[in-house]
Amino acid sequence: MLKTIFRFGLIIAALLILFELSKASLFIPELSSDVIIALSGAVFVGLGIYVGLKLRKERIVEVTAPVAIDHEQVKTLGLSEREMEVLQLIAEGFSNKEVAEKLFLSESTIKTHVSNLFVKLDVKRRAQAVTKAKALRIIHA
Amino acid sequence: MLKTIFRFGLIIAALLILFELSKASLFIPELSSDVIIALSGAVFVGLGIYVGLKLRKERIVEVTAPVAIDHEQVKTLGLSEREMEVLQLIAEGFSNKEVAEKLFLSESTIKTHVSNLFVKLDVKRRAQAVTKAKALRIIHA
DNA sequence: ACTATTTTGGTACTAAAGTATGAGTGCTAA
DNA sequence: TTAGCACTCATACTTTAGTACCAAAATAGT
Repeated sequence: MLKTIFRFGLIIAALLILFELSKASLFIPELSSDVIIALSGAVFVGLGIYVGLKLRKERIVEVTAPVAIDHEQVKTLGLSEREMEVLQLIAEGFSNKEVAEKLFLSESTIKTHVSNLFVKLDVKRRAQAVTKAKALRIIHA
Repeated sequence: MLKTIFRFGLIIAALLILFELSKASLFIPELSSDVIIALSGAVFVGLGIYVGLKLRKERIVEVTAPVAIDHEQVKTLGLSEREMEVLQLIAEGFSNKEVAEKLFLSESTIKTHVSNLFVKLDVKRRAQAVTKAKALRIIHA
């Protein structure tokens, strides 16, 4: 979020600078208004393309190989055994209720585990947790 | 491809029109040069962002394609282009709302796509869809 | 030009998922 | 023995997800 604010701040700053430059240019008699508008238009388009491409970057995904589980990573994140079990089942697409049944626990307990997992993995949703867990190689592909 | 050419044609046409409009505006005394430049700048930035986002689609394939997507599988399942886009974003852990924002669509539309995806993939939940889609190699790991 | 499909969007629900908070149990290391 | 941690479960919400049904556009293909 801060990053986004920073970027937009930069963009606004750039806009202001260009704006001032354009104004100044208007008083240089050698340049016709045509040229000025064309130039500023080109610059603004470039700026827009830059912004558009920046927006793209957030979509790039890490690709992971189907390899062994990184137990170091698990330790570092402080994931408990139960949490790992729950995470694995969630990654297989089971609902909280189904996970609860498989592990002979109440749905409440699963929700607690899942919430704790989200904090430790720094995610907001289970699908995100699954993707991150696979990227970190803490569950089977 | 024709679509792309057509769109870029439109963009160029729009640029020319705006260009002419901007020139004409210079001779309307009510509008200060400040306003004109600001407006045209904003419009050009918008155009640039549009172009940038269009470029994005082609690029992301290059960046995230180390694991080949099984296009045969995609055809067999009858998944449309839009559905694939939505599926990919869901696999990255985004909520329906977030996907809607990224694709400039309403959440309703995303829900429709997601529901259709579930039928085609024969799953009940998004996490399950993600796991199955990865297993079938129809999205990037 | 005319279909078939895709894409988009809406309303109205129901069902899951997720958050916040509290609390009891049991195990273990200081 | 007690402080800390893992595990369990509950209540009470709020928020997303998902289903069902419908319908208007935009596109693609013939």
